[in-house]
Amino acid sequence: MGNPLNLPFDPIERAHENWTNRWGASPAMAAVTSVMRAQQILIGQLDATLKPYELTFARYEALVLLTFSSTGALPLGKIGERLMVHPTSVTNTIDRLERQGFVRRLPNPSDGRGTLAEITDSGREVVEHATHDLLAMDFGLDCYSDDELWQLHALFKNLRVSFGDFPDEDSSRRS
Amino acid sequence: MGNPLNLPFDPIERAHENWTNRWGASPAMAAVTSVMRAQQILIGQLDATLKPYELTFARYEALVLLTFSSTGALPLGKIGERLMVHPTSVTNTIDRLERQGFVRRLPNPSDGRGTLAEITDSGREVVEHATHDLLAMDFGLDCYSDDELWQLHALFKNLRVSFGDFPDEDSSRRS
DNA sequence: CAAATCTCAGTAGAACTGATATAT
DNA sequence: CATATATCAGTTATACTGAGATTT
Repeated sequence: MGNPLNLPFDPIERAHENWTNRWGASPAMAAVTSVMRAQQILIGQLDATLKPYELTFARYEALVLLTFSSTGALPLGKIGERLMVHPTSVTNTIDRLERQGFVRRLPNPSDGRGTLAEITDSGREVVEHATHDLLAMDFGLDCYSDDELWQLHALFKNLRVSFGDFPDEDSSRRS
Repeated sequence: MGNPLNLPFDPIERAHENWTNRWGASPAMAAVTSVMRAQQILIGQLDATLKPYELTFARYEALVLLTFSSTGALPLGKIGERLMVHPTSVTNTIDRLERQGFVRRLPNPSDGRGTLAEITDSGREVVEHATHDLLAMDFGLDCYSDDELWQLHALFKNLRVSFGDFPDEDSSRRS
């Protein structure tokens, strides 16, 4: 549902009232439902913005990651790790980008098992345009102050650490 | 990727550093990526908890909504509205629940075009068990204080209002 | 040989488009 | 007739499992 619901009331608030009557108040239930809807809204906005370039946010992120690399190329495994997606999904994403001419596959010179995805000139070009458009719509988050954005970031960092994505003592200095 | 990444660093922090070097700081970019990962973690935890009952979180929400109705039955359209999902997805969800014996379809007595989904005894039973388990794992949000959960809720309410889900002056008193 | 890297085939759930039957 | 409700067929993007080929 990429469109506003346009309801006369807040469906999540309503659900939470009913919930409270039946099982007692659960702020976690209200919060988790909010996260789900927020993600749905945001991915809809992002994908709509990227549609003219025939990119999804997932494919856009892969291209951006490649532009961050000094050689413009990375092993598929490393891409999956950084983008937090399953190995078979990386294969799929790179397949699609390759068909679109935004990346090409190369054998990994330093590991015979591996494959590199290398961004093409056309890929670099589309990233610049897409990034411009995403910045212009503030990634769908233009209703927030910078302070609120950092609150969100900090709150979810807590979740990601607790889940085990990375250690607490933030070590942002290693490869 | 339903599993912890277990990386030595925070991939989102890393991406944000690279991003800042190239296009300037964008708290929105960092925040949106955090939301995506958080949703991914949470839906993975919720679905894993519900797996023994052969439910997904989406199907669980539909069942819960039906238990909130006084008659245990609602038109499919209303279900979609409350759960914020597309009409064809409701058809699909109810198909699945019907095959599982958790709901049955009835013609809507007050509208010949419509169909009601009615929860069965077996559906009510599975909701109680599933709810117990979800409460026990705190909907995947056990790393938060109640205060933080309300912060999350409030922050995303802002997004949902801005997007146009419902009006600002919260009117939680109408049908 | 065990482990790592990537691919392939197949499955699943969810979101969507566009068309249709039916009733209001 | 235009609108609303639900369904159906088909497409897409994503995530996953399990199996393999290849190389370390």
